Amino acid sequence: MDIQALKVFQVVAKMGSISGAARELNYAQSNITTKIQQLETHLQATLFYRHNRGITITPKGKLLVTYAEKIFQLIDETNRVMKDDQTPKGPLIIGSMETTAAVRLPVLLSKYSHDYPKVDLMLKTGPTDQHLYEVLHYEVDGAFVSGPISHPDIAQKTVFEEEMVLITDMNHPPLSSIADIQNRTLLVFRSGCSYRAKLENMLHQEGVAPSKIMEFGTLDAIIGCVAAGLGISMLPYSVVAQQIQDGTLRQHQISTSYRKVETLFIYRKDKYLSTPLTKFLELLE
DNA sequence: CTTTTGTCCCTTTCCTGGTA
DNA sequence: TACCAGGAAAGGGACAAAAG
Repeated sequence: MDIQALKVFQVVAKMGSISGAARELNYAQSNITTKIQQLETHLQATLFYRHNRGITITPKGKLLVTYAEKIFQLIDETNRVMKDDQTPKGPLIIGSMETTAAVRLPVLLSKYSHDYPKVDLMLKTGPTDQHLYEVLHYEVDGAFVSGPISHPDIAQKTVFEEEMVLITDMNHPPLSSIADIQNRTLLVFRSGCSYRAKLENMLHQEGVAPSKIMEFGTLDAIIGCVAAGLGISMLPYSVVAQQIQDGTLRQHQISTSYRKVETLFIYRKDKYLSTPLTKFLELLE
């Protein structure tokens, strides 16, 4: 199979257009058409439906997209393995929940950068769902996510255990039961955040329906708005310990069955463990 | 309502340049 | 000389908007 044609196919599938792929690759559009035709002939399969307003990928085309992703990942991995001389260097992209990045990682990343200065360490923050997707699609080398995670292609190790607390402003009276949350506004991260999912699950299990949910993009915004009395939220104790000690937030215990949450480091089982990633895993031990 | 015009996107054909 | 990759140009089919 022609690797170049496969690359062209991948771009056409991504752009959803032959002319778009031609612009993207700086090729004449006719060449893209020819490459796709050659690939279709070689594979004896129709990869795109052509119509007057463009193209639509076929089920076989969608299947080829997943194989192309694996093939190019393998090629990329081969290049890196051949170049890997066991000295930690090159890129290392790590995903992390914002809460973990804010409290747990600074010391860890600082030590790693100090020990392995030739590694180009990059941190991406986002929700657990997003990081799971990125790890599975080889977009990041590994990620800190909230457990539990169950996926046949994912390897994981528990790195932290967080104690979750409900937080309110200081004027809020102590919560005698979870039902006291009824009619309060919940301040949460956008959809895909596992802490949010756990909070919503807990409330659902307890039969409590919050009156309103407000979504935020940053941790600071949630903490600030809770402190200002806008609503209530649930976060790891480690994240809000300072504010609780300073007297800007009030913590409320939750039942033991919901209190403990594990933070996991996940990576693809089948991915070659580069020297930078191996050293990172050693540091987590 | 019908026709015309412009636009979009893909295919086909022909040509050029590089290489074995 | 043959083959291949890639570019340019022409053209076809369909749709949307403008014009009559």
